[in-house]
Amino acid sequence: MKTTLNALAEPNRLLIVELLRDGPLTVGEIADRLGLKQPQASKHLGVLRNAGLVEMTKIANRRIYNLKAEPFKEIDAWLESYRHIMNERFERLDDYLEDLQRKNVNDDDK
Amino acid sequence: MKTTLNALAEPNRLLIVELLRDGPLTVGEIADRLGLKQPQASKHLGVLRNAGLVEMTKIANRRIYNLKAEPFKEIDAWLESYRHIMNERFERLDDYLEDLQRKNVNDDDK
DNA sequence: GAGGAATATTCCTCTTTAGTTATATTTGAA
DNA sequence: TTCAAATATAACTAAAGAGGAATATTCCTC
Repeated sequence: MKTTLNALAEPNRLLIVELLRDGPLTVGEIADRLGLKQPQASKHLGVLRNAGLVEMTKIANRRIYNLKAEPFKEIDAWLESYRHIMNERFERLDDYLEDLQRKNVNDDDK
Repeated sequence: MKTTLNALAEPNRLLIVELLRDGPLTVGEIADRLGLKQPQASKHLGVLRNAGLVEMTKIANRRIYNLKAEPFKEIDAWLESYRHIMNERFERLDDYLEDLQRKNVNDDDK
């Protein structure tokens, strides 16, 4: 999870992932579409690859990069344990805290 | 999304978020449980707060930090567009690419 | 096998950022 | 009103990492 998030945190890498969402692409294509220089694209792809977010297939001269499923499943599973926070019911905790604070303030008035 | 991921990418901040998953905590409690020094905890919480991942409530001396729902919903929505990648069907794309490569190799043999 | 295209790698610089220490601020309690 | 606890902030240092230019590598084509 740590490595996955770290890889995605860099803006250009996030853009690369967004690009690959629609299908595999070549290093050159990625660099072109994002206005990156080739080494920059290569390096970011390297990071994504080390993080397991992307896989690479050599075809002759070219290297085709493609998204892997696992990291996304990982994020999905991780999010699962925060499901209760996304529920309406959770927001009440804020109210609870604010009430608690308001109560304290009122205590002072006494 | 960019700021959310960036905030979560730092290991200690991820740990803080994990901690807060089970309920609101004080700066001191967070620092203790994670073995962080107080300023360190404060700063990470500041980053999380700027990123909207966390909210703060003052109670007397203390500041209580609590998770916000929105960023998690945001991640959830983002993940949604990668749903197709997590499906079995997607993995076939790898096969497709490997086939393509194998085909190329065979062409060479001719 | 020479040249060119696509990509990776190396080295360098610069910016960002995490950690640390010291200090300021706020608040409850004596 | 003074003291101590909880937290934030500032200043500094060090390390990580992104971008750029140059170079190495691989592979196709002629």
